[in-house]
Amino acid sequence: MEISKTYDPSQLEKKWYAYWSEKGYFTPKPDQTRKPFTVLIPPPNVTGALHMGHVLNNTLQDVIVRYHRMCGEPTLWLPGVDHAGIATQNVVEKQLATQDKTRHEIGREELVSLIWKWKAEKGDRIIEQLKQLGCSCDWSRLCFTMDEKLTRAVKEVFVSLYNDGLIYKGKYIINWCPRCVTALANDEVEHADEQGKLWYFRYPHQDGKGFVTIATTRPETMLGDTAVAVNPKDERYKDLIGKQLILPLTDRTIPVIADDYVDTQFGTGCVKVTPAHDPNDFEIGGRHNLQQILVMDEHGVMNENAPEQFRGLDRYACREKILQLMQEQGLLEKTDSHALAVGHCYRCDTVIEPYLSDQWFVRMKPLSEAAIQVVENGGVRFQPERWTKVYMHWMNNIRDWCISRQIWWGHRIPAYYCEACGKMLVAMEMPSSCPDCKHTAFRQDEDVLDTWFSSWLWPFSTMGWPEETDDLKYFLPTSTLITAPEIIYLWVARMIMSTLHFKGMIPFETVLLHGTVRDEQGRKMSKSLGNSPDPIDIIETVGADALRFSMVFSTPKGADVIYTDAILETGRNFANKIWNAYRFIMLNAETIKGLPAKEELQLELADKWIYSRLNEVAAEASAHYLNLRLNDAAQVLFKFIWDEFCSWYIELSKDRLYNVEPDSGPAKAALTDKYILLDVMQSAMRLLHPIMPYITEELWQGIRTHFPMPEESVMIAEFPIADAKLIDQAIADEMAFMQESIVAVRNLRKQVNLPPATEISVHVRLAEARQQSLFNRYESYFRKLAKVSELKAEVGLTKPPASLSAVVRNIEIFLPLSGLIDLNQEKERLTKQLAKLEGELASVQRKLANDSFVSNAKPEVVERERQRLAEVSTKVELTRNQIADLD
RNA sequence: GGGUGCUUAGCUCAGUUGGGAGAGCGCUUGCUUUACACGCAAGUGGUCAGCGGUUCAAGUCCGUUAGCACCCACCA
Repeated sequence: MEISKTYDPSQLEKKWYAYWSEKGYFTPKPDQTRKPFTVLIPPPNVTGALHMGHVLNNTLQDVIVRYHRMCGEPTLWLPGVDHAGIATQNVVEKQLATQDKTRHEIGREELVSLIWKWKAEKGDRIIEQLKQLGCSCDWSRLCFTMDEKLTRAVKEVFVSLYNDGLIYKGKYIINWCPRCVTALANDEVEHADEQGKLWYFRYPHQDGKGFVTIATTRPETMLGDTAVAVNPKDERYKDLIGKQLILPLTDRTIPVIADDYVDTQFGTGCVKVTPAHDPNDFEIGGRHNLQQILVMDEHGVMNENAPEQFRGLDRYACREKILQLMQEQGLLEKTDSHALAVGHCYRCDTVIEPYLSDQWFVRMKPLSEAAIQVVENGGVRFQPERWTKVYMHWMNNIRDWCISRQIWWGHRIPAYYCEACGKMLVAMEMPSSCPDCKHTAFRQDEDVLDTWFSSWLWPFSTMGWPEETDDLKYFLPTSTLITAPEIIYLWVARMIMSTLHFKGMIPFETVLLHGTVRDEQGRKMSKSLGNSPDPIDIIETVGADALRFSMVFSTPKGADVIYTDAILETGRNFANKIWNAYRFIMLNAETIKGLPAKEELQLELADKWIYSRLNEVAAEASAHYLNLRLNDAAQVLFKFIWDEFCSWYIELSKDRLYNVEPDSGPAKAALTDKYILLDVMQSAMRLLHPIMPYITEELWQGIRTHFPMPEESVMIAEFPIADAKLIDQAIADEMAFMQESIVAVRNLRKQVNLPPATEISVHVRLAEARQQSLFNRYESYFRKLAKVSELKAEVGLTKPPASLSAVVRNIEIFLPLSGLIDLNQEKERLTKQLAKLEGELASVQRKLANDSFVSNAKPEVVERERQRLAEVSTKVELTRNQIADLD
């Protein structure tokens, strides 16, 4: 059998994914006697291509899903894709633009059908990429937010909330993107600090006596001013209130009004009021019954309500013209620079315009109360816990949610207007006749719903709600939601509200929030910066397992991941290490025929030790997976496999494996060794499978040809359960003693740069008789791992002349090396060591001499210090003697 | 303007009820040792941001200062 020297994932990943898929392992088998484990995928955008953020998010999900599946729980990872309203429409509109067409030219129906066509052709890319990553989603349940099933849920929810008075239509100032020509929710607006300007304008008194100076950052909106406001407490302007001002560049006059909102400290203390173009002014306007004059159209172009000379000008062109005219008329008093946070469209980065329009809203306050409670009483827990505060802050200050969007791709609002009398009806289907005028023609509301209006129903819409399906009954509430903190408001909080309202239960028990993937300079990885490697390239070169392991291994809890090539190497090297351990085991398993029964094994120290460690590690890994401390799970397994299994156990096993007599058949010891190598390796593959599914399956299947196991795949094999009986501290301590001694010998060899191949003899002065048998029995460990040809270990042994020496616990190790030793150098080394030990000794002595320590500290802590004192004193004494011997 | 988090080895970061400072990468030295140079072995490296407090004991708890990051917010 040929096994290549380096691990090559390219073929085997596809092979095993297909195998799992054929076997149907991804689809859970509900068992009413067991609690299921369910994870909802944060649905990627249909336009999405896998990026490093997806890799992190979905790897974490797959790890916990695979762990729970191996624990025998009916496990469902429910996948889906989001229709991503604006983003998707933009993609297709861009394609249209290359043909010099706009959506308005081809019309709504045509555009929507083009988008569906695009979706059919390109929309499953991200799904295929998730499969490459190894995600074990139940693809038979794959959802799309625009599916018939989910669309029905959306309509049902809309109608129900409307009937309950929780959805209303109103004229409000909203965030408007003039490029996308749509309203945006607050969360879809990104603020960026910019150095802007503050212009001071003079508005003349109608009576011709002087003027009032106001400050503005958006001069173009002055054309829609309907008042100037001052603070009623402001002594400077008391007399102004009620006076009329001439609004420059227009033929209008506007009143001076008094409103508490005005900050007397800012600007001049006088504020221009533009109710149709500013949210605060809208509020002021409401209080004072001011006229709302909309001077821009939906593209940010000045409209017919602006004076003629400005009509048709873009908002910024208009601004320039106004500044120029005001300057010419001596009405521009001064210009200051001014830092302000300007809102930008999260999709196209265009500057947002606060804009007065008809929109649909959800009243959130009534929905938020139960959602606050359920987090307060621990029904839903955030991990790390600190995000709870963020959630609470938002929920306690929640505002109504603008859910209408003026685009075409999405769920169309189920509101219908009678063509005859204009009566509005909200219903699942278009009404057949108007209840008021009996007319039969209706037109549907043109707007579609915010994309989040479908994803906030995710926990139950994906399971078939409003039907009472088996899935709903069994899998809801789900177990763990894994997502990024950025969407706590947009998605997580809203799912909690909707699920409580419509199902009367929590959507999930735990929310695990992970960080962002950043580059070496700490910048968020993004397409526009070009700093994000393509995960598919990585998967194709080093494999999904290496990528997954690297991500998990270097993921601090809840903090950001700094992605570098070095991180990726950790995973790649580890995969290669495992591969080669396997290669070694398989080559020997071929040579050594037969496999003993478990009862026939002749276990020695190293064997008992590796089983002891294996069981400890199984317990630790299990706890880490369960507590979502996945980086700890990765760390523990990495250390066990690399340091303990490969560096110590496998190295020790060689002595027994190579001691095979060709004619007389394998020795008992070799058979025992073969058994344990196979057994520990297959267990390790189970432990690691959640993180590295492909390589573990490949190797586990290979091992199975020599070591029969009941399951047919590691993916559905039982996760190892720690056997407490096999965890043996005495064995662990003996092995540690041997390891420390071997390291000491290696260290001494290094002092004089002995070539690795040179064999030497080592003398050990033991302190206790019971150490004798240990060193006699396991002399071979020294032979193999420290190239020791002769080990002489006795109590009271005489120090050989001209030897290097070291202290391990209470024994002394000597390397007789006459002629090779530089006495001064050796003395210097030992003296340095002694200084270190003496420092340690002094600190322990100080502690124990302190009465308050002895009386206040826990007894076991005091006891540990006493033992330490004894150990360190011995070492100090022995080292002192060794130095004295050199003279 | 509010809020949250971070500051530990050269770099990126762990450190779970307070009790002998850790990992990966890097660096130094020596190795083609029949699983692996994507490797082996032995090492170097840290007043745990500063200051103050609680405690027998503080990287860990409290206060404070400084620097950094992110989130939220309508200051014209």
